Amino acid sequence: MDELNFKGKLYLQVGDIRAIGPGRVELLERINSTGSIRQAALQMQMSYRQAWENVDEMNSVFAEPLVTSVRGGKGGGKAEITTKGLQLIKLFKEVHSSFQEFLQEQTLKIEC
Amino acid sequence: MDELNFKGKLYLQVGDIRAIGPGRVELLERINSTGSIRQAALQMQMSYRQAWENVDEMNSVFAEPLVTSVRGGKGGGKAEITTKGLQLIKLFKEVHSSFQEFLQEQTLKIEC
DNA sequence: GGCAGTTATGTTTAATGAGGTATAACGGTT
DNA sequence: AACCGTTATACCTCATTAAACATAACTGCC
Repeated sequence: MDELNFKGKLYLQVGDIRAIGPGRVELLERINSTGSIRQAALQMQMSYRQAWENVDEMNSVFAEPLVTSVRGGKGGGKAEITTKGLQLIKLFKEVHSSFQEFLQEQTLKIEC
Repeated sequence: MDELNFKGKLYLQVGDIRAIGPGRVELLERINSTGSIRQAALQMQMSYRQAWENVDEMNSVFAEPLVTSVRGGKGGGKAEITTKGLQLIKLFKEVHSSFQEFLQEQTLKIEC
């Protein structure tokens, strides 16, 4: 057969706003490991601006910020993921994982 | 709490091409009930061209067409969904339905 | 105080895509 | 043969989005 498969996208929304998706989770994780929005952006070959805008929207849409940042100082500045941010990363990744399983199941059902 | 919810999108792909999503299913259903691409497009306040392009891509990406059409003749022309098309509509709607359930479950889990 | 490296933001330019318009092709109906 | 409503397709314009460029603000360190 030709490769018929179910695929999809998952978002964690706050109201109607797509607050978190796979890309933003990756961004958050890279910020977490590098301590820098700029370095995270570079790793994902994304412009700093785009990365910052993503962070800004995430911070503004939740009650607590997911990323805290300071400018100036040692290294020029830094960014850090809050515990709330870490929680949301974990939550999203778990659900995303079982979402992928779901898609896989449904795809396998086709060729029965 | 604020309204934190999981949302997502589902696609039935052929290879890497998104062949069918919710919008196209609705389009196919309206073509089926009206017998006309134009009328279906009007109902969805979509341009005829956009509707036709959707149909064209679906037809070309599957081995068999999902929509057959004739031009001229009584009424100026007509369009019809093939049995293959009907099968795919059914398949997608079933999976989409359980996908929505999945999202609902995951959303409920948040507020535990 | 100047430097370094980053956060934060404004402005401008390029690219992508959506949408409108136009028109041909078609065949039953009159 | 002219008409009608639809399928089918080309083309051009405009708006929205994405990318690029530029610059300010900040603070530990030398």
